[in-house]
Amino acid sequence: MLDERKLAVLRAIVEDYVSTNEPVGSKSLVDRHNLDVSPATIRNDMAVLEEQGYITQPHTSAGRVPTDKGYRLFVDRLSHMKPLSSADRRAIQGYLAQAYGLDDVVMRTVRLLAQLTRQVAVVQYPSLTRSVVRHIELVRLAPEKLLVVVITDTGRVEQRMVDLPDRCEDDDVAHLRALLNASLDGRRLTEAVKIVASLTESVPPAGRANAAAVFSVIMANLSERNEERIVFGGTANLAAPDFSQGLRDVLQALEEQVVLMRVLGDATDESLLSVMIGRENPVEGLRTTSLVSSGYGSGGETLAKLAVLGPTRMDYPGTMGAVSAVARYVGEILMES
Amino acid sequence: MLDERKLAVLRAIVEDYVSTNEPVGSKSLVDRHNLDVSPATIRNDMAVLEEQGYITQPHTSAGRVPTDKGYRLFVDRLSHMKPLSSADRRAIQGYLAQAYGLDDVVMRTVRLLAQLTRQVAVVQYPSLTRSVVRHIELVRLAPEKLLVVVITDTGRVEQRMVDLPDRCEDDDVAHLRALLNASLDGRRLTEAVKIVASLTESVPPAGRANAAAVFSVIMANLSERNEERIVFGGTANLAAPDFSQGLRDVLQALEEQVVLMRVLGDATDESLLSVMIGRENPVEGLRTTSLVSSGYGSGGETLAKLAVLGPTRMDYPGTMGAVSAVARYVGEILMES
DNA sequence: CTTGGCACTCAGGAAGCGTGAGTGCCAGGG
DNA sequence: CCCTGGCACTCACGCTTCCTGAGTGCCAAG
Repeated sequence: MLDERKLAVLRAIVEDYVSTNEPVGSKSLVDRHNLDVSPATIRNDMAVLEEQGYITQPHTSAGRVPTDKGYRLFVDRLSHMKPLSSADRRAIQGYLAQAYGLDDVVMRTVRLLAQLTRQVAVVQYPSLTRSVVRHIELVRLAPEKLLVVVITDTGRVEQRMVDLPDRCEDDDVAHLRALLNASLDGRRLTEAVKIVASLTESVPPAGRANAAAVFSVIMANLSERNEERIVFGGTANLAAPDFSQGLRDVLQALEEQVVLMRVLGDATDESLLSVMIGRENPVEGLRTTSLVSSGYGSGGETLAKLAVLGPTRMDYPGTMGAVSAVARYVGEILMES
Repeated sequence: MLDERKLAVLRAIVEDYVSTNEPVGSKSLVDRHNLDVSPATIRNDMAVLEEQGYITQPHTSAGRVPTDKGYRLFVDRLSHMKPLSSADRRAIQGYLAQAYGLDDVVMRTVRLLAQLTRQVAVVQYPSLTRSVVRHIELVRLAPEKLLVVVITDTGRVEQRMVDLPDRCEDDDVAHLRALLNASLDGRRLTEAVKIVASLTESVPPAGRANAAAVFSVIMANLSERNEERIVFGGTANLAAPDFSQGLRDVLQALEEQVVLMRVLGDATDESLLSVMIGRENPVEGLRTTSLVSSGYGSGGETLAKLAVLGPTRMDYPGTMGAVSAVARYVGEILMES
């Protein structure tokens, strides 16, 4: 269907268009790449490519621009991920290694991705559902008020206030704390939720009301998947003069956690690098953007995803290289801590 | 210098320009406001106002536009804060009351401000230096690894990993925890830092190396003022067609925590509502924007600041009303928890 | 299948024009 | 002294027109 040269032409068009942001014509193509044929030949090829929907012209008598379909073919078959320079790699590792605490890791990751790709970076906090309870702490703030803190192995700390039905003493709290830690330590959160549910019975009747309150908060806290936060940064890169239109939509989409979740969720699952181009995107406001995403995690398990969002006219090989490298290093950092 | 009517004219110009985003001329002024004089008279007044630097014309034969100085006068002497509708108030209270945990309060505050004002909202986390230690928790993750969690009365939870020089047992950790809580509970963070510094002596020599490591982390953690995070939202409102230029700078400034800190810091101190207009702004990229900020806190103490950022052409009375109301309610919520 | 030649298209910039909102100034009236 | 109507002037903006050049599709010959 598409012979070797036509593919080469498509690749060249994508590359040129990405770097110049201007429709590319047959003449400039033969000039910049050394296809040793004449412009006329290229024109014929381009006609075919257009007929098949890989490229299009913004208006008659302008050069060609890749379509979403064209980018798709480019990404799938015509390009390879461009690995980062070793200087970049070292910089990444160094920068991430300085992080303390999960929040900081996530923040640094966002910055890193945004700077590296000069685009918008999106990072999802490691999923709670797969992580393991490290410790549960109860702090008595007032006779009828407790602070519940759940610490997981990914370094995530969840906190929540509880108003108790009855007054309680430090002793009661200590008992409850001991019970909780004995039962939950080392359990997956998914398991932990079930265990907590069945725990009320082991509490002496006197403290049951209070215990129940605490338990329900813990359960709510742990099972709430939507508590999976998403952080983004690098929005200044959106102001790049190209796609100033639709900008509002993009910003809006970014601020809607729910929408972002959906997009990341749709990105083909798990650890593999995935690219979503233009209209492939499920969200209306992101139809003019592409999303390069990857899962990340420690030790084989995918904890969450991170991604880079940019115009469809994007340096795919470079972005893919950056995303994949950062994902790997973040995984390593999380493993250590 | 400026008689009553000239001031009225300035006020009218600001109001009209804010609502229409177009230079306002003498005729439309007399039409829309019932100044009972002729356009010619207004023109004379405008000439004076212009000479004094309160207004300016974008080009000859266009209407007038307020200058930063004009807005300043407007804010200081010609306008009053516009209180929110009681429906809005209830909505705010309701929305904030649902929050659990500090993170959630801050996030909700940002959304609230952004929606209410249709502009960019900026909220600073409550300052650590003024808050009080509620509890310190040590969790032994591995023989040579501890997680240190500091909980403050404002609900803030700070966490940090420590690598210990020597192995340790659960008992050691328990002792250390008891010591820390006994010494620090209820202390201001500023005091706490000093206390920790003098604490090494009270540890038996065997555990001193480990204790020192933990202490130093705690001190670093508590005294690092720069750890005061700032969160923002509502950037989609920046896409409002007016000041699309300079947008890049604004976004960039927003993402630089340091810059934001500086701006908020410069905003005249403490709890009072403060307005910073255009070029009064210390940061280059924000020279075309105004910042309406207010301190907030619980019980008389100012813990941090929150603000709204928008074009200089902004509805000052409305924005000021929203900022001040939100600041108050956030304070109340923090007090309760 | 490739190539040079040729006629055709059309976006985008430059130039010209008209219009109307807005101005500054002035002389007369309260 | 301040206000007012009148008047001439200015100039951004929107409109059309024109031109140019990059780029195209098609064709006939190699």
